[in-house]
Amino acid sequence: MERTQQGPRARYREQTRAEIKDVALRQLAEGGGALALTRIAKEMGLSGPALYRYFANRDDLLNALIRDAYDDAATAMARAAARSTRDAHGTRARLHDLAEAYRAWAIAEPHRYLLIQGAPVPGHVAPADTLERARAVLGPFLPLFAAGEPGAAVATTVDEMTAWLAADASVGAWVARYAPEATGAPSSADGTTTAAGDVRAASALAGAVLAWAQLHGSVSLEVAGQFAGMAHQGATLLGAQMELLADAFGLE
Amino acid sequence: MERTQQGPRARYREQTRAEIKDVALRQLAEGGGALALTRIAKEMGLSGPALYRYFANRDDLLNALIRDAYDDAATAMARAAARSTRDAHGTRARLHDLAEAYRAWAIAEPHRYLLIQGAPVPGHVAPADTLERARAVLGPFLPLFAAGEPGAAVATTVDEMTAWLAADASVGAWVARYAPEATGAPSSADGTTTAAGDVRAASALAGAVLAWAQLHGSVSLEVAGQFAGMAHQGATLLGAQMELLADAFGLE
DNA sequence: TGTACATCAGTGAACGCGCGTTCACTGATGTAC
DNA sequence: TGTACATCAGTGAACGCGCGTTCACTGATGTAC
Repeated sequence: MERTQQGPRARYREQTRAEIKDVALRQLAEGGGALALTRIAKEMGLSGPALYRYFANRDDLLNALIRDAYDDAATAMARAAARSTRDAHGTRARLHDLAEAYRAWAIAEPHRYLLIQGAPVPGHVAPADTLERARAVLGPFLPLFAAGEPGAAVATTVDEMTAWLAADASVGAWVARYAPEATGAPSSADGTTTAAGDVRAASALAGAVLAWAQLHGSVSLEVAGQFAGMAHQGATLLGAQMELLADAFGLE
Repeated sequence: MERTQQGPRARYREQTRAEIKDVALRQLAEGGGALALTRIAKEMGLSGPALYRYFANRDDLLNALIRDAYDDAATAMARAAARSTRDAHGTRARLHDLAEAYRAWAIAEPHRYLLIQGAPVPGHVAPADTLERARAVLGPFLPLFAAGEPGAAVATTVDEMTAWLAADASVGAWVARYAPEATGAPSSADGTTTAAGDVRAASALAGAVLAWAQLHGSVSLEVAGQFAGMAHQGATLLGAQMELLADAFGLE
């Protein structure tokens, strides 16, 4: 996997690719609107066509930025999860930690958050691996809710997640990767999982999806500046929402 | 106010303005990206410059669309509130009704929802009256939570809303317009409101803002097509979130 | 170690596109006497 | 009721802009003998 031993040309190439992406992100951040190869090249002191050495076209660059953003967010979440687990908090405290990490990442780089969660570019179909990357971001939430006891308020949601698990095998694989304890051991020689495992997986999913929706709600409003005027209530609102979720799943 | 008695020219003018906005919305909906005067004119069989008879420039048209969308959403919410109140539900059922109305409006016209809640166009400062229009959309939520008993999970949020009320008089006016029973009568001749009134106003605000964040979370994910693959879980997720909120505020 | 060749970064000119916006104009339509 | 005039919708040409992308090219840089 590691190809550290590259020629100097390949190294320079990677470096320039990275610089192009940096400049692109800065220009997106500075509000120039859509990203424009011409403008990026100009800022780098290059001629427009030079960028075609590094990216096939505009879409290629855009997709690279999106992939990077997902991966970066996923790394931040994984790190936060590890830190939180090491501190040996209860699941409720860990939920708050994860939520705050998600928010912090989005606030620190709003343009990248918009790149990920923003309005879908019409006609722009997300590549297949995007779904996998998005799931990596939310993965750390799964184990928290796998241990929960979903209450009445979320019962219907848990039911629908059970249906989703049955309809799409990749979803079960996702849960298994991040919350292996929720998938349960094979109940017998035929390899089917236990019913209890299914329930825990559905609970994990319900919690993660609800957390996602709530996170996206307050974070995207905050990123869009809609809380301007009410001081910095983003953290408070998010905290309240996570409390509600923790209550609904009986997290300790 | 009513200027029904216009000359035929003024009437024709209004009609054409409306048609321009219709076409603009349709083109936004069809995913052509940003709205373009040229393209609108072409679809209407007009020459580009003709549109300048009806809108000062591109921004003027965009602002008109945004204003209309807010007003339309506000009307839908007011209607839903009236219907729900007439049916004499409890506050919890009314919360669900309002949430579903909000979602239904957004799902029916995703492009208009994106126009309202979407990413802020960089550099495009919202006109002053926009805030008022946005508040009209959320207003119907206020009375539901004015009667609630906020629990521990939202205590901090309620506190911050008290601070917000103190810092911005227009917020109190907003609450007073939609939930007059929450503002309390003057406690004495000096015209200050009662402390109990302040608490209820803060509670109303906390509930409405939390509802807003949660609504925006699931609705915008659903509008962006992020729930594709998990059947139609938008309504279920939203319902669960409203249940959590209703629990947190002790709605009946 | 030195030379010949292949590789590859970057250039400049060019194409065609859609866009916002202005301007001077034409012709129809409503209105005042 | 008829005529003169003002109003106003709409046109076509034009400007300048930034954009994505292609092409044939130049020159530097790494590599194979």
